[in-house]
Amino acid sequence: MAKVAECDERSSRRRLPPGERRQQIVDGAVAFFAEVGLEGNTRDLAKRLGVTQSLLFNYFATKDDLIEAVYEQVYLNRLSPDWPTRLTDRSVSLRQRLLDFYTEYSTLIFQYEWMRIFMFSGLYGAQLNRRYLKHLGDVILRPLLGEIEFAARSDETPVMEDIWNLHGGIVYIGIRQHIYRMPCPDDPSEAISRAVDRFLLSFGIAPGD
Amino acid sequence: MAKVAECDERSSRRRLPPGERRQQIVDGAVAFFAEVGLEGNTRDLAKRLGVTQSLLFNYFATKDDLIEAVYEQVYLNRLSPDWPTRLTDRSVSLRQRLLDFYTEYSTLIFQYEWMRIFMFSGLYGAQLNRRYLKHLGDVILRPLLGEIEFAARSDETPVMEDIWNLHGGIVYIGIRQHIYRMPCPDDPSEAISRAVDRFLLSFGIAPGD
DNA sequence: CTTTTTATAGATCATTTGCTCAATAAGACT
DNA sequence: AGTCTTATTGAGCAAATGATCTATAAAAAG
Repeated sequence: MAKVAECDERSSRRRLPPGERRQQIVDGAVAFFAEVGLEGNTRDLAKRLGVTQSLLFNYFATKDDLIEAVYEQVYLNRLSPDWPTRLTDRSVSLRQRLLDFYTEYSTLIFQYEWMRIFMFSGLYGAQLNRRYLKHLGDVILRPLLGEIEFAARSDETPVMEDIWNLHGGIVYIGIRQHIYRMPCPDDPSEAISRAVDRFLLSFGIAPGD
Repeated sequence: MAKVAECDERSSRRRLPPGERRQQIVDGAVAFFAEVGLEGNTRDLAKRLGVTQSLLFNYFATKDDLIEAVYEQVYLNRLSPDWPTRLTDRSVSLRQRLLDFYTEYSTLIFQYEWMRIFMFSGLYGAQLNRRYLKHLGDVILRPLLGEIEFAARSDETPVMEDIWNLHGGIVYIGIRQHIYRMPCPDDPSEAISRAVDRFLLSFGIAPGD
């Protein structure tokens, strides 16, 4: 075998600043684990990244540490902190607030990586998953219940389980799309607005407010 | 009836008829894989069953074969064949048909093993999962759309995506309970009936019919 | 009882997989 | 240029894991 590849761009090693390389690894790991599951092996991941497997352990002491970094990357900034206030801003119609939220939220979460990492981490009982759901309930859905109670014109009073039902019906679109890989509408916004309108109507809240 | 069962559980070796042993392995595998995921290893499974690991391979040529048997066991008889006719039986009020279906269906699927094996198999793209969902859409939800169209009194016409929304909102209860392990109502029937009523109301269908 | 059958156990193989470490070379600095 | 730092590699270890094979003993048959 002749040692030819001295300056071959593709096969020669490329040094990156540690911060950059670390981020590259995390990004690749997110895509990789989302696809094959969290038990995907580090050799395949390294191959996909175009680096050696041992390099991964230069940036993460254990595979679990890497997965933890994947979790943090994926869960980061998924719940914008300004939604609680926007959802309770009664200068905007309740319907509009709900549409704004779920339009924005669905574009954020109806993504292959998020949906699948979220589901995997949920199945394996990851703490971040539980914390996220508790947070969602506390700062989004619970205030939402209050807003709907306030706006309700029918004799029916909403309970928390109703809000989870609205939320679940919408989230289920993303589950069908990315977990089950079923054919789904390209744009879920119509399905969302119809679900929101049905929900509000049942509490006597007309589209106007 | 047989007195085989009085054998000492801790005794070194217990012979079972092959059919019985096979079923015991499949049952144990369902519980085991539901808990730890489909990558759970065969040694832990054997330990839990109280048999040697090599015995598993006497009944299943490969681990994949065992998992296939797990799938079949779990997916078997989950969709009763008489629901299509019951759901379209217009001598019963539409609301009652929906309540009957989802009450029965939720007791069938809101179970730890089913929910988790279904989700794992979905994530890994199992054929049985896709076939199940297609079947569900074809023989349950599609006819349901027809029934709601027929009974609708409002100007709104339901579309398939609305039915998936109703379905998803209900199924999400089981996902919260068994995938995310969140605190959930012990009995989901009230949440279900409220969701059904909201849905019907939005199409102008009163509880009477 | 003895013999036969075969379900089961125990030892073991061949890979796979997480992880380590010394050697190497890319890029920065003089 | 030459030197130094360190990001990266390649070889390899130890444990885990799917799978194999033969010896064993439980239960049935004679």
